[in-house]
Amino acid sequence: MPPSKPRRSPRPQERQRDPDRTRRLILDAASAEFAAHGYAGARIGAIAARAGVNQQLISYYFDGKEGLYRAISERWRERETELVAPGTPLPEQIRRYALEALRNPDAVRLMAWSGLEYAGPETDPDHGPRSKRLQGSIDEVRALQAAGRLPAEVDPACLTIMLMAAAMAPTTLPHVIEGVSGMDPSSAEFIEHYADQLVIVARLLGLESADSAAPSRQG
Amino acid sequence: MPPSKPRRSPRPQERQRDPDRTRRLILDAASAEFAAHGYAGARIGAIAARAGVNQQLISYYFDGKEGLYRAISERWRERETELVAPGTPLPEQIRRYALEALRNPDAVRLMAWSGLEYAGPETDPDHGPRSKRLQGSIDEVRALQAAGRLPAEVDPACLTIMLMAAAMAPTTLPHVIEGVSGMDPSSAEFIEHYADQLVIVARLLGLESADSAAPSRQG
DNA sequence: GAGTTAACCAAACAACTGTTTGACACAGTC
DNA sequence: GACTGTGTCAAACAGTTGTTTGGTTAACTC
Repeated sequence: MPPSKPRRSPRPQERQRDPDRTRRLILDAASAEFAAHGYAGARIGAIAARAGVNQQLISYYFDGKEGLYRAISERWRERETELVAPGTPLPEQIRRYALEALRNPDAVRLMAWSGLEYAGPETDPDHGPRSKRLQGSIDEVRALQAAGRLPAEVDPACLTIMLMAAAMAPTTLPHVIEGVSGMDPSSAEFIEHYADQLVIVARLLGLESADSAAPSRQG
Repeated sequence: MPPSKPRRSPRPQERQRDPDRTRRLILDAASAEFAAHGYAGARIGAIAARAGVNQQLISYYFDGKEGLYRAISERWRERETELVAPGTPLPEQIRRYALEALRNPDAVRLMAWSGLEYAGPETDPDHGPRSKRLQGSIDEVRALQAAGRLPAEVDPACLTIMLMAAAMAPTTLPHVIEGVSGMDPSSAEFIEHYADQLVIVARLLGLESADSAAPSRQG
């Protein structure tokens, strides 16, 4: 049977070759798979199936499983920077962070996995960038201390870590949440409720910025 | 002509048979291995090597990898119950929980892994028991609310979760901690400092029990 | 249209993982 | 000493995993 020959005009609906699209499909599928099962639990075959592409293309486009993992880490690192909004009052920052479980659940899970899989600064490509990102929150805490709104005995770095860990709880401790609250920890309903609660607690701690209406911007 | 039967080591090691000891060796090694790498990342061979026993004994004594995992989960569940001390003031409870990362780092990591690997109440053998264990803390928060020491708008379950997540941060977010504080998140030095900070924050929230004699603090 | 390159695929592949097999050794009993 | 049941082991096993190979096809160039 003679193969019907060439079509000059591109057909969007048909399966045509599109390396960029394929790369993106793989990356998206990899994010979902790694987020769901972690590095060790993720399966190349499952990623390919999710992406709807041949398994071999993962080796073709990326440097195997490990290279693919590095690629999605790099990708999320770029996106996460967008989350940072200097000058945002702390309660609002925390709120946004908690709601990230709704907007980018994969990213939050990825960060949680990487914490448990962590094997030292040298193996963590995000080690430097991340601390830079958090420095903003820490400075914010320091400013509140300087303004006398927070006891000096509080370690700003520790408090920031606590807030971050608390914000990630719906992702890191879903089994505990489901047990004590009976709600679905991944549901929008719960996550929004939880974010609200987080803000209440943050305010209770006195983390409200000195001038809540006019955040001071400085570059 | 049939080959003569191969002789094993002519000089067998002077090792006493001790099934109970072997079981325990395997369980200890399994705790360490599962805590270090999670279920998917753990290797039966590595557990056997850690325990210094033949790999096959894992199948002999337990029901394979999965059975072994269930066995150590069961084991930790029993121990964790000891941690509960009804009537302990909340800040002290939290402090103890944070220090658990020092006493039983494997148990804390196990709980963290199980959160990410969580696939619903039906697959979680600890689902029921855990919520019971936490009920004490939740009731404590409720009591504080009733005593007017904590705003009624605070959801006791959410606050308990936040505290728990915050207490586990040195285990769940070591990469973040190392980045922002420069300290080793698994060191006794840091964990004790962090536990102290947690207590400070808890008191700041007004979680001090009504009758507990605590020195007044001013910032 | 011939030729070239790059995207893609199916199957083969080697390495690894957990489990099973069959044999052996120790301890207790007769 | 022979017998028996259980603890222990090395090796074989079957299933899975990630990667490589070799070939096929679309798109692009001349």
